[in-house]
Amino acid sequence: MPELPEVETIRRSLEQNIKGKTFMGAEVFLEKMVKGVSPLELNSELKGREITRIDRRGKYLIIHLTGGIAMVIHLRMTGQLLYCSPEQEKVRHTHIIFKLSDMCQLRFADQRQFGKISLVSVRELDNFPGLKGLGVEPLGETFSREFFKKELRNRRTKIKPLLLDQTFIAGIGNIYADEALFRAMINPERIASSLTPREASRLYLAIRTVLQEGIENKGTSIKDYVDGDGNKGSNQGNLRVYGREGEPCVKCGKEIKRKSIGGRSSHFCPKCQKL
DNA sequence: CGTCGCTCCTGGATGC
DNA sequence: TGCATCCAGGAGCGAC
Repeated sequence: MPELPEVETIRRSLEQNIKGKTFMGAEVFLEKMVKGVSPLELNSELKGREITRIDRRGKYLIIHLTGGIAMVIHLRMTGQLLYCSPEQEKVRHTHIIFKLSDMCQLRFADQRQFGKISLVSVRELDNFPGLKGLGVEPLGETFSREFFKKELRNRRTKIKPLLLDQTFIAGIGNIYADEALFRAMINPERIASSLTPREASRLYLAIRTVLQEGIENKGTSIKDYVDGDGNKGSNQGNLRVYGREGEPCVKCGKEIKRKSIGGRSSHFCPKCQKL
């Protein structure tokens, strides 16, 4: 599922492929994938606008267009954005095809249909639901060790659900949350405020490390994830706990456990990550 | 306001 | 072998 490293990898591939090109239109096959505008409006609004910049905020992609509007995209779990030549066969669950000035296409496919695409005026971007209230960028400068420690002190919730809270930190999903907690040797059920300064410090570094490594490895491809060119990432080979239930811990050899915490499956080593 | 549980959806895994 | 059921998961929503 696309989390920060996957969305960043897609952003980079889109920057290579579609930046500077002009939209010629959009063909929508599944209406509910577009939010806020009708398929007809999406088509007419996009037509003739050039792609000037592609940003990422948390797990959102923001494609800036001439004329002060932007296309905001969230891929949720199974969404894909693929840059294709027109003769390339459509993958299953292709819901929108954007036509580009170079005769190529940007295609939006999503098996589970949870993804969303919207058109927003740049003035309204900060008020856009989803973007508004998004927390700090974990790889940005404002996410400091001191900020993280201070925030944890006031939170009575379990650390794992807190890491997934996008209004706290933007971009961490289930895979990187589990990986960061393992690297920091912290049990996912620990109450956030109970973390010692040392533990908070370790977790802070672990978050930045796993996300950074995820980007370097061009994302984690477990099931569906591919970048804008259809290429898989390689970070799945870097995972220590996620999806490794029943396998031996890479540190101590004890069996990796899986448990539902806050409604999300969590993978951890019961010996290295004691409660 | 913080926290929780439910909902959307498909297909792969599991159960009988 | 075939059918039914369960489960995964991000974020928005209503409930408390």
